[in-house]
Parts: sequence; C-alpha cells; structure tokens
Amino acid sequence: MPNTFPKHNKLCGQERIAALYKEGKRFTAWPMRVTYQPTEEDTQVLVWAPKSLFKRAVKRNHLRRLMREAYRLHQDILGEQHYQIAFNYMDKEEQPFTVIEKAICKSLKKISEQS
RNA sequence: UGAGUAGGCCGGUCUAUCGCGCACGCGAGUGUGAGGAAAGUCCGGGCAGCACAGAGCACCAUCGCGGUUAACGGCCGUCAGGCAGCAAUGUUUGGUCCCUGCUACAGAGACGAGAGAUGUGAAACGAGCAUACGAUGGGCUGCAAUUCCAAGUAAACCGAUGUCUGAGCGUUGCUCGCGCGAGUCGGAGGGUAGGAAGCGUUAGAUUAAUGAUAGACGCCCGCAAGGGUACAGAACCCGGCUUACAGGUCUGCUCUCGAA
RNA sequence: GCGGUGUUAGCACAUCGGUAGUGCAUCGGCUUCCCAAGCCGAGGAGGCGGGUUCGAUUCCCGUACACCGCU
Repeated sequence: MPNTFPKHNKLCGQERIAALYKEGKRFTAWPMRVTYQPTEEDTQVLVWAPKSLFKRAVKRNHLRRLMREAYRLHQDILGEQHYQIAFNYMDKEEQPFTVIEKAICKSLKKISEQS
C-alpha cells in the first residue's frame, strides 16, 4: 500500500462527520482523542485541533499537518478493512512529531485489533 | 569613540527521501504554490443585490491652511498651542459661542445679574465646554451579498386583526406627500443546508494545498557539551491605518568626547 | 468570511462629566439558653494603556478577553 494521502481520503461533509461522532467508537490516545467506525467506502480520515486551545491559526495548521503526516506514513497498519477515523488534538501544549507519531501508531493498531 | 533619533530594506539558504493543492498532458511527467504584517476588521474604494417624483426632521462622520489620490477620517508639507528631551526629534490638540444647556467643592456672587478691588476658584464678566450651532459629505445592506442547477416539504393547523368607515406594503430611522390594494401579524410545526458561478488575473481551495524527516551552512548564547533561530498562515480584490515581531543592514541628523 | 454587544465589590445588577450605589454573600456587635430570622455597623470595585477636560466609570483612540447573529 502506498504511503499517499490524496483528497478522497479526507473525511468531509457535515452529515458524515456528525454521523461518525454520533455512532463511532472512541478512545483516548494521548495527546489525541480518536473516533472511528468501519465503513464499506474508502478509508476517510479527519484531523483537527480546537480553536479554544490554540488561538493562532499557525499552530492549528502545524498540528494538523503533523497528525496527517503521521497517519500517512503508518496507514498500512490498518490492513484491508476500511474505516472512518477522526483524530482531534486535546493537549494544551504543542507536542513534537515523534510523540504524535507514536500515538497514531498505537491507535491505528488498536483499531485494527478491535475489529 | 559612545549614546540617541528619524526613515528605508531584508527577515533564512542548500541537499536527499517521502508527500499535498492547482494548471497542462492519454501517460511518464513538467510548471507553479503564503506575508510584511496574509492579523485586527478601524477607514476608503471596486463589485453585488434591493431601492430611488419630491419636501422636512432626525442620525452618523469630518473640522487651522495648502497639496496628493479612484477615494479617504490616510499620506506629505506648513502654521499655532500644550507636554517630554541639552539637542536632533517625538507626541498631542486645532470650525463657532448667535441660539439651547453645563461649570461640583470652595466662594458674597458661577453666566443670571448695577460696577470695581481683595480673597476663593480651572474659570469672576473676560470666558471655557458640548449634548448646542455652522459648513461639508453620507440611500441601505453586504461575497454567509447575489445568480443558476439538483434534491426535498405542508397551498395544511391554532390565535389576533382587516376587506373601501380600508388592514397592511413600498418610498430603507420618522413625518408629510405619492403609489399599490386583500390579506397581514404572531404561535406551533415541516423541509433543505449538495454542486456550479461570484473567486479568470504568474496561490485559487470549499473544510480548505503550500508539509514531514534527516543532514550541511549562516546568525545568536555558552569555556565546553549543547541550546536557540522572531511575529505569524491567503478564502472576492485593491489603497491606507493600527497592532505583533528574534536578528541583520543602509542612509541622514543630534549630543558627547579624544580612546580602552 | 461579514456584522453587532458587553467588561463596575466574591456573585447579580445601577449610576445625564462633579464624594461610585443596591441586593445576596463575608466579618463584628445587639437580641436568644443556643441557632435561624431581625436590627446596627464594617471591609471590599471601574479589564488594561493613552488622550480630551479644572475634573473621566461616563466622551475619544488603542488593546485584551467573553458573548451573540448572518449561508
């Protein structure tokens, strides 16, 4: 599986996002909260950091890019099953890439094991 | 030589690997991709929709003089006063008192009155000020404007009020005047929230690209190991203002001394 | 993205430019065998930085934070 992250792998649309947060399973993988559910369609991923914790848009963008990059590099952990996944950043501090990468790996393993 | 002051400019560079948006291409691929403030949204335009016979009132903004501009409340020059500084310079204020009104405490008296001195007071017949007056400008709302396509629903229900003895609507805050003329207002409830244009212009997305990792160089701190490298991220586009900002650099001017 | 509102005592709110008040809460006293209620008294405040003015919570500018509306 190539380590790419094209546009159709992004989760978008108010209805889909609302449905995921309403119906999906969730757990915490510091410094993020993960919400996911299996799906028949392509795997779609949503990544964000809240404005209430990070006032400056630069920081939010940076965190989003770090999380997205970590997912892109390790998405092959998931295997054949497709999922809708949302990662939202929770910690008050900006964590470095290595920390986020670890957390993403952990949570992806957890998802693939649980289902 | 040191200190200060004003203005301008820059605000990382390169390599490797893995990626993202857009354009072109059948394809391999090629080209291109954040800022001086992109920010705050404080002004001014463009642009869009609605409206516009006319009159009056209200409301908001501006306020020495001259120039600049598409326009401005910005900028440049200049005059006068206050404040800071030895100075260069910085900063701030700037229509008028005829009408309406305010000037606490103190003081005999505070804008009313016969006048003056002393004292009081920021101000004592001289005034100062704005909510007052004058001049000039302003139709209203804003790209979540607006237009189109697709999908879908509820012309139903309850209450109030009205059909020429006229409700209400438009004239954009109000009045007059003018025009329209059978519905209108409130309650509770139902549906949708996808796509395209707007937004082409050497970024142009639609939940949002411009990134990550590793190494080298430059700069700063430190004896060294090592650490740090600002403020900050386009969402229709321009001209300004304001605020944030590590460090570097150039030019003019002022004061101070000859020197560790 | 666009537009609007607010910030006053621990809390909720007042205040035409002239000594910043009210209620609840807190503390002290009176009353009571003790407590509550009641009565008397006290402490405590203008988000921050400038400007106008004799004088600013009020007017003006900047800034920080919070809240609301618009597809």
